[in-house]
Amino acid sequence: MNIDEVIKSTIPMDISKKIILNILYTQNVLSDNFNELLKPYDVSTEQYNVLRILRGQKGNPANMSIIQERMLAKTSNTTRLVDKLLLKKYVTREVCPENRRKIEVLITQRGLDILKDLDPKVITYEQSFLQNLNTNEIIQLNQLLEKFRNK
Amino acid sequence: MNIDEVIKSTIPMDISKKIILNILYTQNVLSDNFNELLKPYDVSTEQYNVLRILRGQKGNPANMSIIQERMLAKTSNTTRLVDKLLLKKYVTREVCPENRRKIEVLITQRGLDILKDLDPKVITYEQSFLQNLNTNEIIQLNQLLEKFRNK
DNA sequence: GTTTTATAGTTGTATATACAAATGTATACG
DNA sequence: CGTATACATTTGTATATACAACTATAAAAC
Repeated sequence: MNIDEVIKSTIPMDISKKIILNILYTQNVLSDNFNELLKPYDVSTEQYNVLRILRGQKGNPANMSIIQERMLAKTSNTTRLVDKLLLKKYVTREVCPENRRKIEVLITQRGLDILKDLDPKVITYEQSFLQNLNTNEIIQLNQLLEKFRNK
Repeated sequence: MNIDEVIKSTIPMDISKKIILNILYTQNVLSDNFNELLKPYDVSTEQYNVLRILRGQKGNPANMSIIQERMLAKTSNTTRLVDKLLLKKYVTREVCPENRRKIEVLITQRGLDILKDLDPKVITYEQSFLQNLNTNEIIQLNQLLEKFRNK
């Protein structure tokens, strides 16, 4: 579906408007697909991202600011995301003894297990979108997006 | 900023992961910029979209399903968006006399005024992203995104 | 004409986003 | 040492997203 069909537009659209809608809509499609994948596991996309960041710490605890700065949506509320993960026992959370302002968040074995379970499905998801693009086109798409952002 | 810098990634990333993060992040940048633009007007992005759809009706009322199907995020809750616009007197809302299941939503003059005020700013916003892209690149980016989605 | 089914919209609950204000702790300054 | 400032996180409030259950009305089936 092209973007005119998506929003049932009949009048011709300015190219700058079109490209923006195309990016927004493509993100929507990505998110919908990913949510579908996560649904059986009862974690949200953002919760999943936090778990992945924590796994990337390789045993070292992460505090709230570290998690925050590695997330895409910089204004997400890390406290509440970690709260939810704590309830599901996917992470632990303790006050840092050296600096009691900081919080040490660690992924649990249970958290690692669900990530491991998800890994192959996530890879399949990611690669499914590349089917119609050759290597050149992939590189180009990445470059164009970076150029676009860099207004 | 490229995507590795954004999420402070040190290890090399798979190209399929990279392209997805690039799209998600580009959408974030777009939304942040647009929210900034709308902030002085006290309407959210989704409320703005509803207003634009209503203006596009050129005087004809739109019911909830029409609004819904023209929005990008198909699962947005139109009822509540219209509620908010009603409070601000940007729209009116009446039961359709021919079919009492339907609701007729119309944009008010006040709504049209704020859109008119926003129009030039929105155009500036849209075009600001095209600065570094030539016509060919814009066409290509649109094509690549559609190809990408079409998994 | 009453029951069934489909359509249009609303409401409820949980999660996430956005942003500002508040809390608690550490560090710096006089 | 005590106060001011900076840092790390939490809490509050409003909006939006996601999805399911519910209500009301219209049309179809019998």
